Amino acid sequence: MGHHSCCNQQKVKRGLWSPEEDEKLIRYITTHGYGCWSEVPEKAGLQRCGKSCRLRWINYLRPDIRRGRFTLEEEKLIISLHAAVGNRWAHIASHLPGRTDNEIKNYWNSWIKKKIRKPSLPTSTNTTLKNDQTSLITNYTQNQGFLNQDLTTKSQVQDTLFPLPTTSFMFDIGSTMEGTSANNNARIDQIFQENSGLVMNSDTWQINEQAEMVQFTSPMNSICLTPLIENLENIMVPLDQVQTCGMSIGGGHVSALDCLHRNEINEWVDHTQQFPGYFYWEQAEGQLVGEEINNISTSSNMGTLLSSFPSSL
DNA sequence: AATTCTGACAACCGCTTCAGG
DNA sequence: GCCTGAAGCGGTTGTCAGAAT
Repeated sequence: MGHHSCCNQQKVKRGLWSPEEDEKLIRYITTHGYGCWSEVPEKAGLQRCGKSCRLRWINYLRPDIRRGRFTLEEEKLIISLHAAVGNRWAHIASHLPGRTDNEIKNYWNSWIKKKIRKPSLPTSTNTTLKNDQTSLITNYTQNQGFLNQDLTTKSQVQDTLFPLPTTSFMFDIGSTMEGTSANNNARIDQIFQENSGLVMNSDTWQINEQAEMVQFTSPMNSICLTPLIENLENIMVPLDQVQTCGMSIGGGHVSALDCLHRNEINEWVDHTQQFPGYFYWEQAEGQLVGEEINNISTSSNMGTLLSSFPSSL
């Protein structure tokens, strides 16, 4: 075996594809299909390995590919999905018709670079951090279209950030949970009951699956909640009315609170912009992560949250 | 005008997963 | 259940055009 384990052919061309090569591959695939990629190069008259042909077809040549810049909706969906499932590019791509995992991965990496490139906070004094804290909130509210509001007190911040009189719950069953939907639901029931004291079953909750997210509609005058970013206003709730703000099972999510707990203030900026008002405690490997998070969440009110910032930083 | 830098995206590499025998 | 080759996947590198210096 030579240098390239995937390729048995001796003369294998590498690098960018020429228009002639593209044409050969298109002509072959459109007339014969692609039953076995390792046979494609020889039959199509290409000096490439099958793997390269497959990649070229899937990421560039197939007819249903969608090209050009991502739309705002696509960007929001990518950010939202990435927060939910992490670097599972193929999974994310499955939610964006015509987009490839490679394309989304490239987009994400350059997006991240831009974020990192933004002036970051030095590890410095409390004074600096408090000032930055104000700017974080300002950034966040600007993102939410609350421009030009004077947010000088905690109650003003609270009223602005959480204006809707709803009680909400959100569960992200994530993809780390194995098994059937019924198993997942049972596990959620169990965790929820253990930690909230409330019984949740199919008699009292309506469960609607949406992608991998699960919406729960409470029987008691509440909720409408989806993690999709275009519906963010739906998850802005008055925290003192919230029994449980949200829960992520199996990890993968990073919330404002989570980052706060980890003293990752830069992350906090990013994720707060993505999921404003979306606070939760996290269940990873069946264990609550941090009493601090749990306490903030269960006693949840904005005052507790805000007053906890300096000590957490 | 020449060069360096940067961002976008195309392609590769190695590992994992899947499916058929 | 094991083996093997193909396909899938995600991290990483390469390429190149346009911007910046």
